[in-house]
Amino acid sequence: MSKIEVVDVSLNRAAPPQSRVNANFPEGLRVLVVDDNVVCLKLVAALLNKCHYKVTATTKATEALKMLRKKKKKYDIVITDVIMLDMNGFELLEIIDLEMDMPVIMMSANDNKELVMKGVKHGARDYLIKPLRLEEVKNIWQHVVRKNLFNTTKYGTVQAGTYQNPPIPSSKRQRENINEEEKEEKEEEEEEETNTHNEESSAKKKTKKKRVSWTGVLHNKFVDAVRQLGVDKAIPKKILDIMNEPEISRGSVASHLQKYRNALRKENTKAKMSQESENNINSNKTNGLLSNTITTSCINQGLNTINHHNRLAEQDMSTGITSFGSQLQTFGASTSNAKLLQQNQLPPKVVEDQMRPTVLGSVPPSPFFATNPSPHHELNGMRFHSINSRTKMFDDNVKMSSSQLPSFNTGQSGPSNMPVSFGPYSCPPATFNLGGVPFQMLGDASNQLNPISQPDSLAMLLPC
DNA sequence: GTCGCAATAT
DNA sequence: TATATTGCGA
Repeated sequence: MSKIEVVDVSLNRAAPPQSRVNANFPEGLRVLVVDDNVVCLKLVAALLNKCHYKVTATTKATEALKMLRKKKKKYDIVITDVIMLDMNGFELLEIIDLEMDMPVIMMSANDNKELVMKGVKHGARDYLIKPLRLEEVKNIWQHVVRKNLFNTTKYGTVQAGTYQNPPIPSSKRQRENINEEEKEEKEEEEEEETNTHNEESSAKKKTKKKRVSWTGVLHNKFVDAVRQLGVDKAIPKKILDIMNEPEISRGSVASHLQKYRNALRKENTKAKMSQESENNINSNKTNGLLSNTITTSCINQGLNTINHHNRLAEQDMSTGITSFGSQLQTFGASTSNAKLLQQNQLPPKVVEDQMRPTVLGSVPPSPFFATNPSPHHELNGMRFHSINSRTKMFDDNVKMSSSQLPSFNTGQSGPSNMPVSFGPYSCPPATFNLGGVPFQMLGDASNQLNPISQPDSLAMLLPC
């Protein structure tokens, strides 16, 4: 058994998990229902979900349009009231069919031939009359399968010849539409075949925004920029200007800055706490009001910190390649750092360390990093590798441009070459069998994606 | 158009 | 789980 997902446009989000119920559907089929009638939405949702779904607000076609334009979500199929199409001058259909390449099914309470014809001409795949029947609604997946079966550019290549046993159309209308579809899709196929010769155009279609890998070099540039501007005045655009990295988007910088600031904040909090502890000790000393409990705990804390630092100094963190937040959690803030941080006088050096990037780090500024040749260390359950003996290789790698680096990106480095898939997910979809024909199913993001674990970057970089 | 926070995706 | 990306109100 598989699941479907109904999406409530007005809420701009997926239906709650309990609305995902077993149904005779391909996994994770994403259905967008567009209507201005809550009753109808409820009905469709109920039909698709066996009454487990609640629609909480009226869905507006304009909202659907807005959303589809932004491509915030991708759906596999759209069911829309033909009136909604008309209200938008069939713009919705154009957007969905031309841009999103997604099957659209019309529905209507009355048999408005003029509108229906208009819809068909704009590429609607089917027409359902309200009140809808479960038999009709539960078969809509066929349109998704058929659409994707012949789609050779978007998600990969499928031999049209493997399609042998088409599902039996559930209505006369469907049969008629399917004939039309076949013609259309053959035409599309031919058209797309010619496109594949044009590498530039297909590359354009497949181009996806590359995930930024914040290498040590890049991060250093970032930190330098932040320092130049001052932490408070550093805003993404200015940082990007200073960094002079045309490949990086403002958004990526903003994201990095957000993380940077969070790290800074975290450190500030720690610093404050540390400062408070110190004040407590001092005030207790001067007042001569030593509370055993408090003092012991404070002293212990202080000693722990000192011991910790000493241990670390002996141990040598050595690598300079860590994930954000790992080091500072371990080091804690020294008292002097605490004061400075509180006064906002300390440049984000501490946080710079804390934010040492995952993939490649520059040679670390901290004295902790320079001594111990031991191959790796364990700290807070985290394994750090020493690179001292491999410095040259490391440096060489640092010198490489990010585009030359081996792909440490987390799974978004390039277009997927997998065969047909119906959804936006990049995992290889599961296969199912329809009438003897193997199909690949929509992956349910929640349970089918193989989690792409963050690579142990150094382990990947260096032989252990 | 940009920012920053929160939510979401990977 | 950590981090990047996206959405959205200001």
